[in-house]
Amino acid sequence: MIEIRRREVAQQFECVPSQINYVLETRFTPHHGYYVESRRGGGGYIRITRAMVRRSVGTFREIVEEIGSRIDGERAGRLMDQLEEAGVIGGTRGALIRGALRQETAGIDPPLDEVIRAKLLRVMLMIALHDQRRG
Amino acid sequence: MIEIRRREVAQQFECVPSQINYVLETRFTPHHGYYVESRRGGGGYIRITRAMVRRSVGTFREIVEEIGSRIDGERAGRLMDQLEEAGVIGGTRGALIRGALRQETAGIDPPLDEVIRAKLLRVMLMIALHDQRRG
DNA sequence: CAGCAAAAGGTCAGACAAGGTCAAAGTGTT
DNA sequence: AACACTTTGACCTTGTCTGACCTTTTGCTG
Repeated sequence: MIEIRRREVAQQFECVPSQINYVLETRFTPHHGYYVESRRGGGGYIRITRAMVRRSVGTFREIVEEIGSRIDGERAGRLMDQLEEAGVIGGTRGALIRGALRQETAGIDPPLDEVIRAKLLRVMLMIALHDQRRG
Repeated sequence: MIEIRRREVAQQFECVPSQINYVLETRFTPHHGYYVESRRGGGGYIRITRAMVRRSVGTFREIVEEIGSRIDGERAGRLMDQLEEAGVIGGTRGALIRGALRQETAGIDPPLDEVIRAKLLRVMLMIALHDQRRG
């Protein structure tokens, strides 16, 4: 996790500050395994957090792509099957995730349920796969 | 509970006294769990009292209750502040969760955004706290 | 006691200091 | 030419800092 000053970085790369936003938007997305926060005003900053240790970035990225912007319960279940079989996710956590997906999307009408399911699955896997020991 | 002298603190931070008011107004509000009194005149002071006993780590159940069925970005941020301060969640994970909350709720109109934010926060904390317990 | 001076802290508008947005222009590829 | 990607700059929003001016409290002095 690092914090940068947009202005400073822009100076280092000899580009305009908004260029930094472009790079962040295209190269440091959740899709790529990064999350970005920022604050304006004096003393502002941009904080970039890598969701995955380098080795699992590829895995996470593939998972995110597989999930997409929406996912139905059946596909989510199969994805979890695969992850558990591959040993990426343990059985206990797998059960937690499945349970949470079911509970949190219960009673939500299509097509919204699939969008929310995708979000939930994505963030849960991100936290689960994030290796805390290096944080 | 502490008492400060506005002038002195301003000198320590090498800023103008009114700056102290700004910080108190933005960071030590009842919302943040603080209560501020002051007295003018000779021998005046500013007394800052932590109104809420720092939530003692809080079980997951209490956290879930705190979140409720919907939560706005500000309250979510303060809850994360508390969890980080209490050492329940580390800085990197905290940043990840904050980033994920922001990204995944971006562009979702009220009042749905708050409902989704609650779901996301709930499941991420669930995974994070569960993971932590196992060391 | 009345009155004034000094010693706090309070307010608020405006300057300043970040970062954000977006459309247009530039560049490279098919 | 058409398309995708990158770069730029004008303009916007948010958060912080400052200083002039105000109010309250205490102390001193006649």
